[in-house]
Amino acid sequence: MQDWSKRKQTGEGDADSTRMALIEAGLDRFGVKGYDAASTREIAAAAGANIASIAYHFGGKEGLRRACAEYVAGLIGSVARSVFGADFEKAESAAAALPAAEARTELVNGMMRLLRFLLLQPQAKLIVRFMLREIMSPSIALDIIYGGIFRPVHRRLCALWSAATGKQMESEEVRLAVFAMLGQAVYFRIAQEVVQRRMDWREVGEAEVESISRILIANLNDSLDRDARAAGGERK
Amino acid sequence: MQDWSKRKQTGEGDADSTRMALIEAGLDRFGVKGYDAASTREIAAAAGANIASIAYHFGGKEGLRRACAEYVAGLIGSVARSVFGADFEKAESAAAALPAAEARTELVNGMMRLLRFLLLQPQAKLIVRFMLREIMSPSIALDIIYGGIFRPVHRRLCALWSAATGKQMESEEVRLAVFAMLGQAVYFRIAQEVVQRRMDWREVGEAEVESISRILIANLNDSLDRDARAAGGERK
DNA sequence: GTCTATAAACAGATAGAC
DNA sequence: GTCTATCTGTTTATAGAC
Repeated sequence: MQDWSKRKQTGEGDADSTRMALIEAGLDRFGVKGYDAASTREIAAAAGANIASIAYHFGGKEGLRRACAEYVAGLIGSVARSVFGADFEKAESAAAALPAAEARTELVNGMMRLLRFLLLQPQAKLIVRFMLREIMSPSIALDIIYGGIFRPVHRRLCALWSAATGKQMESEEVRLAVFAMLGQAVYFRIAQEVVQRRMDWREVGEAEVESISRILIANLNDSLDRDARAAGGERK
Repeated sequence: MQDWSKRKQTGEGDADSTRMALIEAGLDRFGVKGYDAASTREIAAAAGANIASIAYHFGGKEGLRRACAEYVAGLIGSVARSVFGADFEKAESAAAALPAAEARTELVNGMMRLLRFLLLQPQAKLIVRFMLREIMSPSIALDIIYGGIFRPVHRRLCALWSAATGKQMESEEVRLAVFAMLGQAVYFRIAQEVVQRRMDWREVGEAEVESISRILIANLNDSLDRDARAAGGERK
């Protein structure tokens, strides 16, 4: 089992490092085995801490779960900021006013950054696993992440899509097209095990991401072209 | 908790119905809570059976897990047959010999049937949840399903893609394009909770599937057009 | 084939020494 | 703040009655 303690084995009295080690170990074990199945003994051992420290720092197992959820929510927020821009929450109107070519470039770049993050960053595995568990058995953490991060990001992408194609911003068609675009990227992370087997890839590195990226960007550009033609036709 | 017994409460001596009730209850509880977290007491209660019956019929909890995996594998197989044709295992060479227009029609129809199954059939929820758990913490069940069903289906789709576009059948590009196509459909099932919130859909019924289908089919046709143009250019 | 009773291992929580 | 020791409840597995 992985060691999340990241510190000397000689009894360290640092409260914050123990807290953090417990959260990271909890995130790992909860993610792999699920909340009920992961034992506090197992988590404490992975963190290099004592069993009683969970009760001391978080009040109990349930408190550690909440702390883990808050940590991931923060992580997802900072990732969204680095992938879709530092101000994605408020950039909707600005995005809608962009020239078509610039909006398209932003969409393509965002897509590439998202794919790179999903497939190359180790954190992504943690986040995706956490999100899948939340989707399979939803808790309040999902509400927080949806309203606070997913919805504003999706709205901004719709604004960009609208600016790039001339289609109406919040139309059903645009919202679904953005989902289809995101779905392709996310799927390659979720189904990575299966993709690797089928592609005979030993690992997914720069070269493999480049291959996937080429297809997804081409698909994105085709979709945008089609919608731009359709919107142009509507105007005539 | 749901009752999977489907039989009278008066002590029934039917071994097969007990077996089946235990498998269905196990599938449900393993799917919702995970293997370790679901207790045999809970499963036996949901099946309307005694705790000891799990040891008797399956040799223990692990045996029940294997029986559930085999049941789902069979279920996925029969679904794949109804969606992608009764003989998908052996139809690869036949698919490769189809005229381009017919191959394209088969791809489009398969995609629509897959989407309809994923979003409209209640079984799909069970299957997808089971597959996600297997992908998050893989067991031998994943090997069985990959080799027995997923790989042959994917190969047949690649053969159809090749016939529809003129691209080389087992090229990296074709295999990835097929993954991207499947990913869009599967994603709408996995992220259904999130999609419903964003679309303000109370449920996903015929009308909603039709909306999604329209986008995905258009994306598929665009991808095929692009690859057909590129393959035509290569030949000159 | 189904049931009750029970064994042996494990869980989370906590009191108290340091 | 960290540790050991222990309490209480729950887990899976199984022996044996019917």
